[in-house]
Amino acid sequence: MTTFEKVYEAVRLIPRGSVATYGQVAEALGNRRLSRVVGYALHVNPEPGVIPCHRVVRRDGAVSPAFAFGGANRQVELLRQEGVAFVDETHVDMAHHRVRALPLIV
DNA sequence: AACCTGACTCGCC
DNA sequence: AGGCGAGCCAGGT
Repeated sequence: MTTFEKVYEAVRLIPRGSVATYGQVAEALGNRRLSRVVGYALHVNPEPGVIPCHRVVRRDGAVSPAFAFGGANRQVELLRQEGVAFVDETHVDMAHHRVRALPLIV
């Protein structure tokens, strides 16, 4: 399984109504330094409808400025539909919606 | 085939 | 406390 496939696998496991940071996804792959690669993986192959990439945000809760589904605005909208709260227009309330732990992808 | 870059993050000045 | 460089992978030039 390639690194990218692992990324998609991990992101798919993020429960509805929760968000994970790039770093958390990277940890699920066994190497937290892959955080940058995680972002790139989602960038090039979002697999629309299958991978909930809108549930992946930065460590500080900020949504991606380069979100591919119609802007960061669209990402915020999708999250709100799942019941995710925001501290401001672009920052997710990490204290309440960040996943506690992500399973390790082998 | 080597080099550059990109939805990131953390540790050291 | 804020800025800078390093580490990781894949694809395009």
